[in-house]
Amino acid sequence: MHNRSSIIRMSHYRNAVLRLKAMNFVRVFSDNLADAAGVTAVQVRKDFSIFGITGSRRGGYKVDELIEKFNGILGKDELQKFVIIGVGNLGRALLHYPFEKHGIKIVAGFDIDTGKHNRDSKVPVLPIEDLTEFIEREKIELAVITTPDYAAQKMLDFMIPAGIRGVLNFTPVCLRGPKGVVINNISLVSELENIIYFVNVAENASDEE
Amino acid sequence: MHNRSSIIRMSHYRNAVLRLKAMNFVRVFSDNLADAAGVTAVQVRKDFSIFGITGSRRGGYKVDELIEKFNGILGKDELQKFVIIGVGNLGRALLHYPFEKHGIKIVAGFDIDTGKHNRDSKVPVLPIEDLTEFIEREKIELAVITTPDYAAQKMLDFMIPAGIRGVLNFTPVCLRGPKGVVINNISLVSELENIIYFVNVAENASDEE
DNA sequence: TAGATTGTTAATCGATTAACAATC
DNA sequence: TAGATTGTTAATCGATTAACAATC
Repeated sequence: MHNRSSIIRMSHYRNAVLRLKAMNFVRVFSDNLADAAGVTAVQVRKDFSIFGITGSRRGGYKVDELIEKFNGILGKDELQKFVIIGVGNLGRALLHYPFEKHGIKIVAGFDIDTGKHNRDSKVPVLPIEDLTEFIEREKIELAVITTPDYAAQKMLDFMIPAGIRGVLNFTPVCLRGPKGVVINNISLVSELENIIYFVNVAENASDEE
Repeated sequence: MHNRSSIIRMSHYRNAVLRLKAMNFVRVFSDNLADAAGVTAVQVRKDFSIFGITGSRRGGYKVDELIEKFNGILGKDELQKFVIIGVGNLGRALLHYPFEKHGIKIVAGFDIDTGKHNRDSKVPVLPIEDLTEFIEREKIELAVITTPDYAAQKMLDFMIPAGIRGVLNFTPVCLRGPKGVVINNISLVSELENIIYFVNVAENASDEE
């Protein structure tokens, strides 16, 4: 019901509405959001119904009300602070990715490599030894793991007692955590392999015409 | 049947088997792969059945045969070449991400910013003006889009006539392309919002205990 | 043979879509 | 009122799970 896909769609709807607001839209229809999010209008209304978002028949949805609702659902009521574990190519990119306008702040990166440490950077990069204390002091509950694969599970096990409760894992290993800890995996290689597979399928399908 | 999720699982199975091979496993059971990929053994066997992968009753699956099969499905028979459109923080990270061992090669990055151009780098960064010619000459069919959101659709429309047939889109806008062109979207913001949502749900659920 | 594992068919579950009533 | 749009209930579709037969 409130599954991963529906939350991802909510996020897309929010994004679309923000852009429409920037274009001075006051109301939007399910059709508009469907177009912007690449789904059907029925899907939009069904999603809204599940999350208790109502509009007015004939008049669509008020942009400002929608944004309010989305913000509530997606946790924009308070700043969401993340740490990044492993400051390699990908970790460094995420350290500087513009998440601020979405109410998300990367507060620090952590790495074992002393060459990467930098306390004075806008987003500091700190030694792993400081991680527990930092998480507890700053009350961080969210983390992104961009370490090499062999280090990922160890780092997760280390962070959870300190208070981490949600993790986005970019390593290709499937991480395990206790119940109550949210762990999502994105594997860049798998994503590329997915594209490759469906391009090949499309190719072979057209061969048969 | 052969949907996105099943291909992502195939990719995870392949990854798991490669690690088991490195540990000198000769045979694996559906249970082993299930553990490594975080799914059930029945799911593994069902997936295999759909993709025509068979083992031997009582004896599991031969590691080398599995790898062969996975390689066929996931397009490892030939080197898969990608270009990266937009060399910002994320694009640059992907330019140097170690995809080679998976039979995937990032052959070039493209950007409008002349300050980013570098023909002599290991993975060259070239001006957008060179894109069409490059794609046609090198027969590139795959691309990753890491431009700012406002540029993404324009770049896609520009690339498709040149021969691009599969795209991984990291911008938060939902891209459109003609039938036959595969477009997958990953939004980093949505992924983080997903974690945030489920951490909040878990929190509220435990409040009610 | 007994035990373990695969592989398939049927049942269940959940998500999407269709149909349509409500109402602005 | 007529037309357009929302919102809900029912139907469909597809994916996962259960049950179990096959067999090594």
